[in-house]
Amino acid sequence: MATVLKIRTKTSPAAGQSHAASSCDVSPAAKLPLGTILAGDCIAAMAAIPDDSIDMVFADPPYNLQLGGNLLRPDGSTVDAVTDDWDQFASFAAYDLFTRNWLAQARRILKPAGSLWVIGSYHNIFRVGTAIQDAGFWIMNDIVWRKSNPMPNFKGTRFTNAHETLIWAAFDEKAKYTFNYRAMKTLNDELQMRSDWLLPICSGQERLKHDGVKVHPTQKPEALLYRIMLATTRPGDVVLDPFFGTGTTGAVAKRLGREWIGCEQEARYRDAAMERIRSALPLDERAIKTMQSKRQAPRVPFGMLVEAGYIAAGTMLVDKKRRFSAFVRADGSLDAAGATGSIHAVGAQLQNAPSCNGWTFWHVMHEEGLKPIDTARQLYLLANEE
Amino acid sequence: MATVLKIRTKTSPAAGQSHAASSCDVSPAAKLPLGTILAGDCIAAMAAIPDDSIDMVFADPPYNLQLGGNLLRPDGSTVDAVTDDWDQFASFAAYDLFTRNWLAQARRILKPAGSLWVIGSYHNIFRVGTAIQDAGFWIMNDIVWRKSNPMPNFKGTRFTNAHETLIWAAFDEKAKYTFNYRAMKTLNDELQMRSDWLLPICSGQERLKHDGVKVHPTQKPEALLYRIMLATTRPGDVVLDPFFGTGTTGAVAKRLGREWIGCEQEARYRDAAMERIRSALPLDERAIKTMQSKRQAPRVPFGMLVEAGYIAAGTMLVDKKRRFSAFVRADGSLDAAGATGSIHAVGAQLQNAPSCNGWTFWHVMHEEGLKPIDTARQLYLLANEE
DNA sequence: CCCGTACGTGAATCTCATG
DNA sequence: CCATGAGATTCACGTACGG
Repeated sequence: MATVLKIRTKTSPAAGQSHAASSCDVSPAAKLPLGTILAGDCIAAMAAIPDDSIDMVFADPPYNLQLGGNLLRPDGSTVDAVTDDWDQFASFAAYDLFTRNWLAQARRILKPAGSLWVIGSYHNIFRVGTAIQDAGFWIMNDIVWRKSNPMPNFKGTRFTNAHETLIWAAFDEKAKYTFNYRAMKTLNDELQMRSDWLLPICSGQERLKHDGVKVHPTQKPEALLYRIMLATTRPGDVVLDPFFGTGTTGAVAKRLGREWIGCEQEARYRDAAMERIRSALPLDERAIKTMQSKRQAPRVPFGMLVEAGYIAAGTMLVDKKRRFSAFVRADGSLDAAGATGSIHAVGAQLQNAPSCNGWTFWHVMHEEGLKPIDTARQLYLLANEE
Repeated sequence: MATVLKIRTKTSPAAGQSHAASSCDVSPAAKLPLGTILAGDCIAAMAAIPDDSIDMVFADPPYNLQLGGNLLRPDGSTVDAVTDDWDQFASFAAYDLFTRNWLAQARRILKPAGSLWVIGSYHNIFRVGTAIQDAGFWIMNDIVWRKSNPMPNFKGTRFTNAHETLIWAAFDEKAKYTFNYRAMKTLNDELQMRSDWLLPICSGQERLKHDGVKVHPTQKPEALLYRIMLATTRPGDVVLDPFFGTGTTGAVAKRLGREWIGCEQEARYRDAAMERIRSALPLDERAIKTMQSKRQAPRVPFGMLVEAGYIAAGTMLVDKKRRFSAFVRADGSLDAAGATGSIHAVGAQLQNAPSCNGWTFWHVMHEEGLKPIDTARQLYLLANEE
């Protein structure tokens, strides 16, 4: 199936070389529609781009969300869902065909040393990843964008969907791709940049609005594109985005001295993007700050200590004066005479107090005497520093 | 391709019901090889398990089939290592076939309300995820296991690969799966559990060693299985692991009062696993209890509280801001200016809201202030526990 | 001008038993 | 199959407004 859609094999570097050689005195870059947004379907638009001419393709394709009816928040308000036509596909097969088609074009126009980046969620990323591998790309990393402020799961039916996944792939297994290792290490306080990135979603001033309404439902944060381009392109490189939307890729490319090309079907997105890129100012300080990984102290829930065996389920906890006792359950809740709940809630309830710091209130019995459960938390933090 | 491997459709609950009905006086669980490790190929081993009999399948499938030098065919025979494009595609196809075969068995033995969990890395997880969707499972979440102590990338050629990905899937879109929302929220200090989990890799005392050498190359931490089982199974549920290895799944299942079945080809892993599970200590019944959601609590109609005198007919109820008031009638309905009906319906109508939880909206006036009528329900439940 | 509170909102596959 | 009604359910920010 994959081979049908694979436009060319291009396994040997020689093929790319000969093509470059054939382009006479005009450099391939001169023919590229740099700094423009191509209208229409991205597959057709990419067909106008020469082979082996793009240094990076960044793609944020439709996720094929398949949402049901309206979703209400606990306060009764309605969630503004992504129900746009461009996200609707008849079947997985239709989505796969669409994916393989645009990937085939992306592969054709990408230089042998170029990088492919795609972002998605669990709805589509597995299909996209499979197609990337089948097309012959070589996956370098999957990157997890951990959202610091995701939308909660309002109905309590699943885990909060708090991340999206990016795939970074080189042209093939042998490709000489660009990876600015030092830049990434510097950005991360002299520690190797990990595959999980903590970044806020796009909101506030950065979010494009028209009459107070967001222009695009899924605008990506500039900090995300900033890190991607800094990691895998060089100044002057050409970045193409087949799903340009409101032009985050273009704005960041301009900021970082990279060239850009976009493809976008919807005129109102194209207009907003051109306007935005024209007036692009240096990344505001907030955006840059969020990219430098804060050495934030990880929060350690009591349940994690139970899970990790620092305090076993079944342990009996007591307060300092041994007036109260409580039993630790598997989920980190406490079971005391007449009260169950968190270490804080049970402590408060037993004392008939409005609140209670369970970490210092509850103790574990040792031979040497009582130890507050907070010491277990300290031990955990020591052992699991990132 | 997917349909070929789909053993049965099992879309209608009726199919599962009729099967259960046909099992005469012997319960399906009685026929299961609980607490044992089935030797040999997992696909053949699972064939001996009855339909619709397993509550959770946890799978940690191999993902180095095309990387470890020798390429394995789905039947276990080896293919000469190859590097050109066609054979790379062939290796993906072989891996996909293997994946779809064991998934088909997993789907067959899973109860309609059961859960599937699979863990993998970027080498294989996209192919596995696609196969999961094609088999008809419904993905609930993808979970990122963030490793607090990952192996660094020594050559500085990529981002540190600091996570693995898990997929949690229900049988199909309509399935009534188990999710212990409250237990997860409690485990995470009263915040919704997110899709990114920070856990250390398996090391230290937990890591099984023989003569100082690790027994299994990819032993998973018990904390990971602990969270998975606490989230999506109940005590007494049957968990099957087709790639049992050294038995982390079995050890945690025993600890949490779940039943387990393993499949493992290698005798030395089976031996290590049995020894390990033998010495694992089960938690007592009280410790494996977790926080329950209100949905699982027995329903108490408001009228019953009126009947029992917890809230007298004739009482005046008000909302928190005292903007609305309503009069309690003998049958538990409310009578407010311009609206009569249930506590929920009247609350919604007065606020002009789509819905309203009357239990938390309406309050009774006490000397100390307002108290939500939900506290009366809690008292009633406490007094009438069985 | 500062601080506290209230309100709005983000790629979301978001209830369930009963008739 | 669908309609109905009870009733369960949210986290992190940015912005606006009032004192």
